Amino acid sequence: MSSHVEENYLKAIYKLTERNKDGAYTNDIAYELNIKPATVTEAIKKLSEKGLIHYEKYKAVTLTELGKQIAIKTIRKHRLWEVFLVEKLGFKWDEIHPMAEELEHIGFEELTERLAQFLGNPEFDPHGDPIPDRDGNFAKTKSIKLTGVLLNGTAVMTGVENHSTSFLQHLDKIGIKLGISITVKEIVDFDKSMLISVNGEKEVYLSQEIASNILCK
Amino acid sequence: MSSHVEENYLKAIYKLTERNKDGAYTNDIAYELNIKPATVTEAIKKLSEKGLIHYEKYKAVTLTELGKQIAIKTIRKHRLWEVFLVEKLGFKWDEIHPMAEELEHIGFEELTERLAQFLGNPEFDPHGDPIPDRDGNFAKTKSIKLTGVLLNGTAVMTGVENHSTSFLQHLDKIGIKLGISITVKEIVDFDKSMLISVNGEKEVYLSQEIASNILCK
DNA sequence: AAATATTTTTAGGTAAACCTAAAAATTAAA
DNA sequence: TTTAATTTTTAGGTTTACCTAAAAATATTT
Repeated sequence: MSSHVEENYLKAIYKLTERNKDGAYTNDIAYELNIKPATVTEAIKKLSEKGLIHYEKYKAVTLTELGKQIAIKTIRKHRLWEVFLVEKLGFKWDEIHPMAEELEHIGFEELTERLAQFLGNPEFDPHGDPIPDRDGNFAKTKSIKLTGVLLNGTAVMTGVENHSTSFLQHLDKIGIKLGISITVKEIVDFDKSMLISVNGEKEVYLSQEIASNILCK
Repeated sequence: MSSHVEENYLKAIYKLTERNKDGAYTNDIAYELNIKPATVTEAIKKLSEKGLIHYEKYKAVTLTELGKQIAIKTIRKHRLWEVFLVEKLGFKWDEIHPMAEELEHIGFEELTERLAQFLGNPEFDPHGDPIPDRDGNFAKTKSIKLTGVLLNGTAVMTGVENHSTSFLQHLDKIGIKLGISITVKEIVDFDKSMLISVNGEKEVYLSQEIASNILCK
C-alpha cells in the first residue's frame, strides 16, 4: 500500500475516532475518502496486518500507537504547509486545503522539521487548528462552538470546524476571522439563528449551521 | 496514467532528447527511470495516444509541443523547489534532489507561480541549471565543460552535469562551488586529469571524470 | 549477404487500489 | 422475537504500472 494511500486512511480513521471514541466505521471511512465500503474493508485488512490499526471483523477500527503516530505526522505536515501557503505565499485560507492535501504526503522528516523552523514553529494553522509538535503533542485548546455562547455573551474566534471554500469565503465576507471578538446579540427562537456583532461593530445574522462551525473561547 | 508517472516519462524523454537529437530510445528511458524496457514500450503507446510524444514502432520517440511543455513545467517546478530548499530551508546542494523529485509533481499552477515570486523569480537553481520561466523559456547559457578549458586558462564555475550526492560532496570538500574561478595549472598526459587552482588559492587534482562534470564559462 | 548481436515489442502475469453485486452479520423495529 | 433494515464482508472484475520470457524487428559483424 503506497504511503500516500496509507496516510489518507490513517488520517480519516484518526479524524473519525476523535468524533466517535469507539473508533471508525467502514462506511464512515468510505464516505470520508470518497470511496466504496468494500474497498475500505480490503484496505483495513492490510493496515491491520501492518500493525497500524486494531481490527476485528464487523467492528469499528482504532489506530495502534504506530498508526496514530503516522496520522499525527501527516496532520503536522498538512498544517505546516498550510501556514507556509498563507504566511509565505500569500494564499487565502479558503484556497489552501487541496494543495496541503498533496504536500502533506511528501515524506522527509528533515524537510518537515526545517519547514517548521522556517515558519517559526507555529502552534496553529490558518484555520486555527493546532499543529502537533515533532513528538506528536498538540497544544491544548478547549474551544467551544459559537452556538454554545449565551445571549449577550462575548467570545474570541479561534477556529472553524468546516474547511470548505464556500464556508470560509462566507466568513470572509461577513468579516469573521481568527482573533476577532463576537458578541451574541440575539438568538432567534424559531430557527436558532443568531444575531452577532463582529468586534463590536458590524451586526449580522448567522444560521445555526454556520454558528455551529465557528469555534471560540 | 497518473500525472506523476507521466511527468517522469516526459522528463526522461526531454533529457535524453537534449543529448541525442534523434530522440529517446526505449532502453535509455528504461535505464533513466529504473524500470524495464517492456514497461516503457507499454507506457510509450499511452503517451502517444494522448498526443504527448511522437512514436513509431522501433524508432526513438520525441516530445510533441504539448509533451515538451509538460516536461518543461515539471523541470521548472523541480528547480524552483530546489532553490526553496537551499535558500529558505538551508539544505545543501547535495541533499535536495530526492525532495525536489517529489515536490515537482505537485500540480497547482498558482502555487508554482507564487513560489517563483516568493523566491524572487530565480533564473538558476542551486546546481547552476537554468529555470525555465512560466512560458517555458530558458535563460541562454552556453557553458563548457572544465575539460574544455585550455592549459593556463581560467574559467568561472557555473554548473554541474551530475547531481549525485557523492559528486557534489566531493566538490564541496575541495572548495568548488558556483561562481568560483578555476585555473588549469597542469594537464596530466597519462590520464588527462588536471591540476587546478580554486580562486587562485588551493591547488588540487581532478580526474577527467570529475572535470567533465563541471561546467564553466 | 548471412550470421550474430542488440533492441524493441508482444504475450502473459502480478499487486495495488479501486469497483459492483450479492451474501453474511449485525442492529433496529415491529 | 421474528422481521426488516442497515452495515460489513466476500466474490469476482477492472485499470494501472510494473514484471519476465520469448518473439520479432533492427543493427552490426563477419
